[in-house]
Amino acid sequence: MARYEHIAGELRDAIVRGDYPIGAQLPTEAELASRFNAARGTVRQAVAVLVAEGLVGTRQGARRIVLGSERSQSFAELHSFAQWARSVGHQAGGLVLDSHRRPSTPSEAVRLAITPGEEVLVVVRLRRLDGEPVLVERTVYASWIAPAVEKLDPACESVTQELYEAVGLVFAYGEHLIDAVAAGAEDARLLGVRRGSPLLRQRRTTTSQEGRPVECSDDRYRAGSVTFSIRNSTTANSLVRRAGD
Amino acid sequence: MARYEHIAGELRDAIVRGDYPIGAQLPTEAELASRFNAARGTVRQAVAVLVAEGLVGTRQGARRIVLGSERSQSFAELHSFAQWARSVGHQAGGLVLDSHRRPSTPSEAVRLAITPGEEVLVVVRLRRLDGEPVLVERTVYASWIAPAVEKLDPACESVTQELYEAVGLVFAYGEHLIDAVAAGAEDARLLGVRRGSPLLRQRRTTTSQEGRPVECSDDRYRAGSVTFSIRNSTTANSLVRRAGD
DNA sequence: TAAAGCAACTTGTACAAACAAGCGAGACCA
DNA sequence: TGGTCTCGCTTGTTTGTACAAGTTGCTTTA
Repeated sequence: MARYEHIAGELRDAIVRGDYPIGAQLPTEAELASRFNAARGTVRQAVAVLVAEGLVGTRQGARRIVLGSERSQSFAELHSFAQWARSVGHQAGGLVLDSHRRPSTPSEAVRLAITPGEEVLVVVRLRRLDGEPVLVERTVYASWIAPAVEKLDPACESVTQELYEAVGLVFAYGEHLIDAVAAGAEDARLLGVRRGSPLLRQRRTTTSQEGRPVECSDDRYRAGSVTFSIRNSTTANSLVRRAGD
Repeated sequence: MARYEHIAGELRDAIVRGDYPIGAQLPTEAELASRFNAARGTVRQAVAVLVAEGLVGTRQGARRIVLGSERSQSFAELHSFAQWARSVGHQAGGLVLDSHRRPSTPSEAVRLAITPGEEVLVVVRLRRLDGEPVLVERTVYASWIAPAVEKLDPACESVTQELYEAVGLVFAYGEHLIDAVAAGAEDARLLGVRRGSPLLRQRRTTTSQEGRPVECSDDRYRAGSVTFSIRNSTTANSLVRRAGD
């Protein structure tokens, strides 16, 4: 592990432990540098991690302050439903309901950076959390990854992990659009809710390490089952609000 | 403007302009350093900005690649409904429907870091976008800022901006919980939708520059009116998925 | 008494240098 | 032909230094 990551970890632990309660000031860079016997630049890099996590606020001239004390998840947990579930102490399940190939629509072609009409693989999965159905996933895979996806166990828990182990594919980058929609007939039946009841929708496009789009998906969470959490500040943020659709 | 900000801007423009299309490689750090006549560290800082914005992907050993070409909004737009609306070419409106003081509930006291039972100011606002009602805001303000809030024009467009001009308050940090809920009777009436129809809910707590909680709010968007957009990667992210409530 | 200004402190920016670590392509070998 | 290895390239980490810029509290001044 890098030196700055170690220092960031120590500081994070101290914050989570309550050594630096919310609202308190963090030691100065000079203080931390001497305490960890590191250069100031290294300490700055460590603190930058906590700032990015939203645990610490910083502004020029003033001591840094603690904004939060909850450890946030890493992206791996975010992206892999199963791994996220495990990390927060829940049991994830999955089941493929449908899987077939068809030509891509124009909008899918754009999102997956393929030629319109090129064949894609469509997979519908129902995901459970502690046995309860909470999520309907409708995923469109680019054809170059389709064979590997079709070989997966229909009840496979973590698609992300299986694909990594099978072909070394890493889901590295994601773009997400989040809004609310009414449950359609199929959504309602699968999730055990009434038609028209509220669902949290997450449309995402996932890209490999090399920048190649892998999949785009329409995920619908039953209301009350899952909440997205975000921390941000006037500087540095990745959340955007958009009008309409 | 800082040197690295200038370089970041140039690169961002080049990407938006299409000089480096999605999937293309960015020049190496050495190349950029000589082109901008800057030290490598400065170039790294510039590129880090684009990486944080999700426009560029990076991994050790390989050239950086372009992931997206849309300019994302700054946090000011995120947080101030009116300013965000203006920046995307829409007209925002607001109207205070109710405003009264009452003792804080225990959970509000925790979120605002005040003593339970201490008086707070509750304001209900209906927000419009191009004349259409799209958002019901139920905001709880800590008592120390309440007088300034009560002095605001009920039809005030941007609360954030007015408070900044009036008392120099800056909304610097925010924590957000996003999920979907069914419209209650009041929500439905105000937004002109049916009871039980889906709403996108954003619960947020806002903190001043100094780390002092200012307000917490329950904002409900009419389905289809607004979408949240997020970019992230395996490294560095601020989005967390949570189970239940 | 209140405003203005100064001084110490703290974080931000920029440069330079050296080494570590991962990637990719071509060379090499079985 | 197919796998392995090596080497050059590129990004990541760390240290050190110097100065810029914002904050805060104290002092001075009107």
